Amino acid sequence: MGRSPCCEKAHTNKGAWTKEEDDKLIAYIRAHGEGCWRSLPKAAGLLRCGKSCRLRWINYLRPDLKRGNFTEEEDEIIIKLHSLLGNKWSLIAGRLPGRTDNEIKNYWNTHIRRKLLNRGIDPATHRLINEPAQDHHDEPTISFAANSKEIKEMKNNAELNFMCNLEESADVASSARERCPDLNLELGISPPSHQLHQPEPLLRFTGRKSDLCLECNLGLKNSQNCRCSVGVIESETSVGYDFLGLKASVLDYRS
DNA sequence: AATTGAGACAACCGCAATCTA
DNA sequence: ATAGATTGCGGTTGTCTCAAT
Repeated sequence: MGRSPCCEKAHTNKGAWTKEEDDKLIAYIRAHGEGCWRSLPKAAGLLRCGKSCRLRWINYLRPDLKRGNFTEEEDEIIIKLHSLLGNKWSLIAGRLPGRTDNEIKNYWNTHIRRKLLNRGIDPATHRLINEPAQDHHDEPTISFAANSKEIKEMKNNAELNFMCNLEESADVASSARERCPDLNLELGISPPSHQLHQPEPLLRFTGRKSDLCLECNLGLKNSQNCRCSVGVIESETSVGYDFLGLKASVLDYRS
């Protein structure tokens, strides 16, 4: 006995969405909100599978979507996050407001992969293509597959971090603290707090006073040259540009 | 003008995770 | 505790556009 289908396939449309279908979906979600995707098609008068409606809304119709070309900064953020998270497109998308996981996945496959290959970097491993495979047995390894509970925790914290980071205003740190006073944001995918320094009034990763700015957190900028590192003792700044402090470690998210 | 191939992106599919009765 | 329902995710495919020939 197999799994029951998510919808009655015989009576559902497939393929590209029409303007009328889009309008119906938008009107329904505006009136009733998101959710309950299984019953939505019938309620909205659509001959579509609930999954199809959800996908269409999330990837195309949602009003907060940015659309348009990716910026250089977004490219670099995606590359850095991919080196950390692997093909966790939804988590990566969580760090890029207005972008969807599907959009980022497509963009990765069509643009960034080629971009990295042109730089001589293997997009799968983020290592130089000619770099010989190393034996990392003796190096500390962060394995994302080590423990499903830990993975879930990291994922949740990454999402919580994001929830407190979405604000694009300069006061995101204080507002995040106000809205999420009880959150322990140190456990997210941010660099370890002991490596973090004075804040820059830009986008912030965790909202903690001692953090790097987002650009330094992602390794897009050398924190030694950034105002966020002012007043930091020498031994700490030495790890500033080490993305997530993993210079000595292998980030193994696939094993 | 017709053909073809590559690039870009929307959409589908199957599975896993999560929820709920 | 458990089974079925539902949702979310990532891989893959289908289709459209456009430039090269």
